Amino acid sequence: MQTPTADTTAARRPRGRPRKTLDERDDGNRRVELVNAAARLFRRKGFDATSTRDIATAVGMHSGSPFYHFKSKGALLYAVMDEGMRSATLRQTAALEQACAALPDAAALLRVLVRNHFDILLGPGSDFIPVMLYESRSITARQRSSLAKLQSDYESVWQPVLQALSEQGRLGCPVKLARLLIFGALNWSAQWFDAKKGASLDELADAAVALFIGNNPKPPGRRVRP
Amino acid sequence: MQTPTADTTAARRPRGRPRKTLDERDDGNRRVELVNAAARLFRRKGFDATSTRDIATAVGMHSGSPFYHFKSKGALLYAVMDEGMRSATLRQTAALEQACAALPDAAALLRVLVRNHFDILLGPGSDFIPVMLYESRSITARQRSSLAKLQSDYESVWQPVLQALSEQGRLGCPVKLARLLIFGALNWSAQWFDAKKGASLDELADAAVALFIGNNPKPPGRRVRP
DNA sequence: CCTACCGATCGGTAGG
DNA sequence: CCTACCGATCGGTAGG
Repeated sequence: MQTPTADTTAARRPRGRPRKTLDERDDGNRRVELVNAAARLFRRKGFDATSTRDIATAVGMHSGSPFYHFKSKGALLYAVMDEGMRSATLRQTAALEQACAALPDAAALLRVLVRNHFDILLGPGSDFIPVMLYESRSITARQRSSLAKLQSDYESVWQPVLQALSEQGRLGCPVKLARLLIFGALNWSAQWFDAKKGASLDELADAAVALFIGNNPKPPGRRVRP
Repeated sequence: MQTPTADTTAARRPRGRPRKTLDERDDGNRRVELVNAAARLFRRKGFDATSTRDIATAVGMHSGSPFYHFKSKGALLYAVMDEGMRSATLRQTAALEQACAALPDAAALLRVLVRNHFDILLGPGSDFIPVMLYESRSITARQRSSLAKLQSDYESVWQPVLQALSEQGRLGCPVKLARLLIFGALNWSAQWFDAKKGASLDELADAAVALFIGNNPKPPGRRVRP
């Protein structure tokens, strides 16, 4: 767990920049380890309060070694955010495709999106998106606009669902503002949610959806018709 | 604006720890200036990315001088948060007392609370509460629990209003979760709101209230009866 | 509140 | 990926 070599032999690993041969697949794994450790530390302590030495230690490296994989601390932060957004979008797309086939009801689709968002935000291994949400001050303008594209992709899926609810008169305010307020309500949960006590993610999702589209026009119960 | 002495004479200010005499009231003012500058910088760049030198420069002091007024950088951060919460609570109490006399309707009271919260969060000179919300990782556990008391006072005012709405069947979910989700929706606006474009704070408050208690049971229009 | 300063830490690099 | 290291910056202090 401390040293990167798992061999039982006492053989020293070769020094120098490793050649990329087919039987050396450590490289990619170490990079992934660094990103995961960075996500966890950036989330717990914040970007500025986390040193590259902290990250190196967390994966059993020495202080200079992370810079073999990333050219700067900022690049490591961006990698966390970028990977977080790509993973989140993939999961959202999968969840929605599965749901679309079964329930064409807009309220049910909103519930799927909300539930999935809570999972991404609060579920196991959920450090990447909170880091993206709360450390965006520390990336460059160029990086921010690259991320904005990914965020836009993620959010664009919500648009038709909210639009449909609005047209059904089930949304209390304009779609654009509703989206911003709803994301706020969800994203803020990363600040107070405690997995070990209180509501489950399912209960949370139910409560959120009920708060937003309430017991409006369409009466509760019988959301899906067989 | 650069030097603390406004005299036209070239007289040097006396060195050494100043005695507290009645004709020296600079002391308190400089402290306030430091807190204001700290709030602005902590908000824009974050606590860790702001140096005490930045703050000193912002008020025309030299690098060591802030420590004459505050024993540490952390004490300066806590002063920002503490003052922000006390000010916010005072303003909320004033707004609510005024509203209670006029409109006893729970929905109208919620709208007053929401509008006031947006003002505290997004109005002119509104750096203190965002700093409190987004830099709480940087204070000690002891400070955090002191602040929690103030936050609890601030939030307690919302409880009876939400409770009344819940009993009227106008709240889609349990009161406790509603409070957390609503504060999330509001607090997140500090991340995206741009005073120079888009909705006004009044429009924002209308939209938020409409989203939360929607066009539920009681029909819209005629909220107050003359 | 300024001057002069210190110890610690940090991001990053050369060279292997 | 390690070793050894550097320049810069930072929070904080003594002494007046």
